[in-house]
Amino acid sequence: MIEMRHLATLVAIKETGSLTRSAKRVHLTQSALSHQLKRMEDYYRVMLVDRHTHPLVLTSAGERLVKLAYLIREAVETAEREIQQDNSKNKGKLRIAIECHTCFDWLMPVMDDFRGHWPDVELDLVSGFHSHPVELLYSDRADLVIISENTSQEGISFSPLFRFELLAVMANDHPLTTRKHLVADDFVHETLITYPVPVEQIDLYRKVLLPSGVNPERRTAELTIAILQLVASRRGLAALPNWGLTNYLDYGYVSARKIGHLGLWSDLYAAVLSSDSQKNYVQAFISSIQQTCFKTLEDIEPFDS
Amino acid sequence: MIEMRHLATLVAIKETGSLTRSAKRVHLTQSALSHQLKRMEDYYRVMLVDRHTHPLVLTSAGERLVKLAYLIREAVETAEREIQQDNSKNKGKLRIAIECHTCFDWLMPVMDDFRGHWPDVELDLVSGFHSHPVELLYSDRADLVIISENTSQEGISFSPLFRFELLAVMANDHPLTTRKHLVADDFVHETLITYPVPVEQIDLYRKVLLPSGVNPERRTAELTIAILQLVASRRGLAALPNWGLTNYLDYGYVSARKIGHLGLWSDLYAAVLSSDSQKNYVQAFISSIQQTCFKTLEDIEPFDS
DNA sequence: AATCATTATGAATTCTATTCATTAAAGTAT
DNA sequence: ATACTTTAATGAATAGAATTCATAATGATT
Repeated sequence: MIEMRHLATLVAIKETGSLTRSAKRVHLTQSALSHQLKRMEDYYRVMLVDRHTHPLVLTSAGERLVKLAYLIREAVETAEREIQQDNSKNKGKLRIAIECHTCFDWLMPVMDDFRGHWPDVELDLVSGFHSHPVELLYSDRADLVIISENTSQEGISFSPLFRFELLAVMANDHPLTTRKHLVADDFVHETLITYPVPVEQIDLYRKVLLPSGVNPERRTAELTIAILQLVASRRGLAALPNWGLTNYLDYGYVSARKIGHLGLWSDLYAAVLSSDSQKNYVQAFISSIQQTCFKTLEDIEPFDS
Repeated sequence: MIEMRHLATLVAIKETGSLTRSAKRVHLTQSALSHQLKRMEDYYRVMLVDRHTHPLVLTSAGERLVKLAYLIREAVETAEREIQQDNSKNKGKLRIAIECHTCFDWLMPVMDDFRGHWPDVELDLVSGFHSHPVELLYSDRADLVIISENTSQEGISFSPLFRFELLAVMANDHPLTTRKHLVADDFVHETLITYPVPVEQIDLYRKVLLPSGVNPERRTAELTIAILQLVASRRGLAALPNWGLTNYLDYGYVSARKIGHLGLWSDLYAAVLSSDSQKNYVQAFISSIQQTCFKTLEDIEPFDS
């Protein structure tokens, strides 16, 4: 009999195109998934993934099962929501604060989806950006904040969301495009275009430039497209998440390079008061983030706290 | 995470109203189901079945999950059928022969359902009744026969379907209604109303009357309703499956008694040529019988060969 | 050709579901 | 009421299957 976990594995394989990456996502080893897949294929006597391609692609049978998996996941979630209904545990408010501008890109669809499923939860976005967003939880001005540093504080519960790579973006004819990857010194004589937030909240400063004592000129813009326009017209460099960039890179609008030879990676957490962490709509919101992000954003990775 | 097997358990509990009976149906012990149920309830922090009633009834949360279970079962079966499609393994013919008249009552709905799902399988009913129905398989005049004796012959594969109780049916004012159960001798001066088939194919004769040397007068009728009419108008007794009787008994049209103090039980098997037993539409047909019978017929029981 | 990355495989292990052996509880009958 | 029967619950022991580990095979990349 096929089980939920098998379907989850197939979904991961489809979304990551690799057993190794899938394994991380479902918190098992690559070997486990290989065995699982083999068992499924033996059971159905049908190939489910084509191993001769990179990334792995599902056969039509595999695709059919993934379709089934999505359908079942939806149905299960709906049913599970409904059986909690009498408990009136799904009434409440969820004020969300974010630290990084780019998060808007995926947060909006998540919120829209969530609103449909949890009509009795008042969803709000806390406006403005805050130097110590966790403070918003203590002072009861927000119920959930998306942050990129796990400072593991008293009474706060952190849930890992995903990890993504920040790429240095530059005009196509920029001299630095000859490099394979950039290092701190490469930024000395450049202008950095960032969102209008304190430097401590910008990973590139916090993890690369400030430790090396490099402090390039800075210019700010509110919107991602605005930043990209400035970059394209040679006003400077920017550091942006790879998943927000793929379209622009594919069309050759700008170029991107790794920052450091391992790349500059950023972890995203959802932080809530520990007293809220068991509320079912809070957990639903967090898993909703993961689900839609892993499904729609390319090349993001799961991680453990 | 909830798994398919948990949903199957809930379906069984709903359909049987008891953990003990459910356990037989899913081929586990009562203890296993009790643990399973507890785990599910702990997981959801919601009661799923009301233990204070007999038969067990599901709470609204339990019912919701059973609804989910049916939906998922459908979806899984559809998907599994579709992924086999390229294999052209689902083309073929299935000529069905039956030994007992009453089987018609449940076979028709099963066939209708099956026809919808396996359009490329030619379904036929082999007409007439045959003293050695397995011969029909050897001589290629039928592909699947429903029989009540497992003679375990060479090259034939038997699949247990279900077990049901045969009750003696009599007019409401019949003197034998005073008995708790009937024994062979009670039939001596009675007229038996049966389907028009050889006595060797009638369980009451084969298992009770012939062994005791009792041979009452016999009268035949083609249809179950006709038999019941004769019984109601005091023309004799009949032995019929309990599940075909519940309606008539509830309305007080006739009375029924056990045959022997343990009751007279009959086992039903599906027999196919071993060479056909792995064909997916054959397996689908057999599991379709079980599914609809367990869902719609009351008080039938699973059994193992 | 050599190296790097990914998947496959068989044996060992771990972990969880199930069974076993009882107890507790509920329902029937005396 | 009381015994008797049936059914469910429980905790410990067990069995079995899924996962990991260690390594080989395969395929991609330089």
